[in-house]
Amino acid sequence: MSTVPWNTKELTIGELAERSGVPASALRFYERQGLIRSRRTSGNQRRYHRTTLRVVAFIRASQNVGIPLAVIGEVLNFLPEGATPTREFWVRASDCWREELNARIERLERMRDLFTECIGCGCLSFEQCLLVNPGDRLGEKGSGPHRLSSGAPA
Amino acid sequence: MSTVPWNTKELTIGELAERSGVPASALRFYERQGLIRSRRTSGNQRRYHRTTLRVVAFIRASQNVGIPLAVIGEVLNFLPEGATPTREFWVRASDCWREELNARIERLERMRDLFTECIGCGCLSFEQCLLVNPGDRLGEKGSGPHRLSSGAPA
DNA sequence: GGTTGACTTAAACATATGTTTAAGTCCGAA
DNA sequence: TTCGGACTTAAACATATGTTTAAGTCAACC
Repeated sequence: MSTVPWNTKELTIGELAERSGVPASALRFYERQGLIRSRRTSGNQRRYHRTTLRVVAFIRASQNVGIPLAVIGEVLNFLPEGATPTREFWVRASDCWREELNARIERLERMRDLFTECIGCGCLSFEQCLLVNPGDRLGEKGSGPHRLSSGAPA
Repeated sequence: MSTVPWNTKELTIGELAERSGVPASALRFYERQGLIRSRRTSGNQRRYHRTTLRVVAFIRASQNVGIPLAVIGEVLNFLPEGATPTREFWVRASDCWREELNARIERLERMRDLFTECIGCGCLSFEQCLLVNPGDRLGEKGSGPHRLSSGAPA
């Protein structure tokens, strides 16, 4: 048996890259951006806690639904310093993204209808169209997590 | 009266910028990218046909629904060399975007549901989740206008 | 203890969509 | 004819999201 129990084994960046499917270069980048953390060995190499695997998976899933890293980072920063994310945390983060996605869907629907209307009306005057000069009536994105901040932390 | 009738007057880049609300720098950029055209004076300055105003409006409206310039350019290139866009053209372009928007809306809806499910199921295993490693089942964007190319040009 | 592969950093490069800047030229009006 | 503002170009800068590269260090195995 090794000196370190399997369930507390840390991951090198190569292992984390392999197991998460995310290139090491991207992992370093996430760290620079404050999305993940690592401890350093005496030789200055990164070692990751196993839960980082899940955090990275969350980052990728969030990116895949179109959330920018900066916003993902804001949400992850609700995790206190060294805390392992709880189920409660993931559920609330997921609620955040659901709201965000719903907002985007509605926006796209409005866009689609407006565009069709704009061309379809016959006057072809996009010049006065909301789509051409959106005075932010359409562009409300809400910028950031509201749901997560208005409750007790994990 | 001037030597040039009002309805054939060309626009300088400054005038086009002013009237379209798009900075001259962006107009030059659009031209480099092949989205708009201009003739040059003997002194090498740009002069725009009045219909360019409408083309620019179309570009901005398209951008505002999230279509990348490259795709907008593909659509605009269905306009023959010096041709003024017809109503037919705008209608078909609009159909293009409507399809595109519908596809995106559906994709976002799938994403939203998947994310909720993924977290809600209790196992918290995003590692196996489609969202984390999308094998392009979710990511079908279709890349480019299909509708416009499968009909008679304007 | 030596070799080799994995790790380290900083900085340049990539893409999309432009903006800004520097240095210079043209045009219209007095 | 001259002046100032509008125009020209190329190139650098900006943002987000990384990747690549160069040069060097560490760690693990034989």
